[in-house]
Amino acid sequence: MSLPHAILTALLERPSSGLELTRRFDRSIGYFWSATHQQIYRELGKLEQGGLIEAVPQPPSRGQRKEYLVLPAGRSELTRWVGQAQDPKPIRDPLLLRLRAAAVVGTEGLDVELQRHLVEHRRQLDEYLEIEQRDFPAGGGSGGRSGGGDRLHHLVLKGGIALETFWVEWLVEAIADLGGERPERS
Amino acid sequence: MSLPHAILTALLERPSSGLELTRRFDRSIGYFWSATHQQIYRELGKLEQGGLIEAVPQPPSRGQRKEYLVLPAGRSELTRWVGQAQDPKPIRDPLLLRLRAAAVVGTEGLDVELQRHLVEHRRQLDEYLEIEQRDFPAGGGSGGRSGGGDRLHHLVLKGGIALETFWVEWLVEAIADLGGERPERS
DNA sequence: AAGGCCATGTAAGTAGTTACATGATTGA
DNA sequence: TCAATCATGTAACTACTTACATGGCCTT
Repeated sequence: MSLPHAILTALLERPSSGLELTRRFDRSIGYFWSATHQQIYRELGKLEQGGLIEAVPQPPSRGQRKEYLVLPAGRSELTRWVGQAQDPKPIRDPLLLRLRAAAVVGTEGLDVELQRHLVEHRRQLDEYLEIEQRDFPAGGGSGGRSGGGDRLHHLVLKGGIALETFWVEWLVEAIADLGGERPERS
Repeated sequence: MSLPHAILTALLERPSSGLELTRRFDRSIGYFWSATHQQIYRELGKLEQGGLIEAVPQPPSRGQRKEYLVLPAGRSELTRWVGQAQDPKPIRDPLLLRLRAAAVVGTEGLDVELQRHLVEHRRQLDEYLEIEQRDFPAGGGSGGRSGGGDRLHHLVLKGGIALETFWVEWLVEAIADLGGERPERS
């Protein structure tokens, strides 16, 4: 049950309408928890019904913009969730699975896929690095200046950077390994 | 649609019954694609109906063991899937999300959670390292001896090791960072 | 008044999770 | 024959995805 809490977080950072939230889920929050507009609208409905958020009073008609803000109940629910015990989710990755399958049925077409993934992960890594340079310039230590919020944001970003770095390095090794295998067969 | 292909891979490695598959999904394959027995039985039914696998002839009654093996159609479907274009899944991690939420509502209870996750990831990392020592002793190069299958298996395992290493390192940094924040508030 | 875009939604389908049900076999 | 365990399944629910529908507003 992460989506409602992702939305609460986003709305606390800034009250928004559904469409604005959707856009913010295409970057920022969405970097580690993606969601489509359908999910978001549905969830906004549930959260409002549950009394965790509230639409700012406006004539609510169909094609009309609706802005939401978080109620105290929503904030305390989010606080509770942050400290709640949750087991780490096991890895669930189709690409690793495909390599395992390739060990049985052969690697045909796989090298192209690895290349594609490598390009994409490099792109994402660059994007993160740019954000880091923009939002957290120089200060490797982030040494105590500016509130804890920034420090946490940087920590999350560094998580993303390290993850993409892992993928890039692993893919480079995998591609080399796969390429080095061909000679056996020719 | 990864589960059917995970099952096909497992069945090609060794024909099995539903329960045996379930056990194998608790380790091995399950390290990067987990599944419960309910999912597995349902999917076995679909795969059989689709003509991708077949139950070895036995009087099929309810509590009776049923062994499956992969048909040619199943093997070629798996081959197709290995080379198929699939975009990398974006990161989707509740823990990173919780840090982001903590930047807004405070870090109460979070340090305990980070410790718990650290313990769990260290345990998983150790498990992987033991498997590596057992199945791929010494030969860092895995230099051409024994088929490509082993090489691919090792590659997948090294992926798991690198991922768990990432988590351990990131969590250590996060815990240190969070700890260093307290003084501001006392 | 027509087309494009902003904004909110509904509907249907797939995948995964949780709880429970049922039959077969074996050993005390 | 009772309990435990092996083995296969059903049912109900939640989360996510894909495709489509509807209304309002602005420009030409």
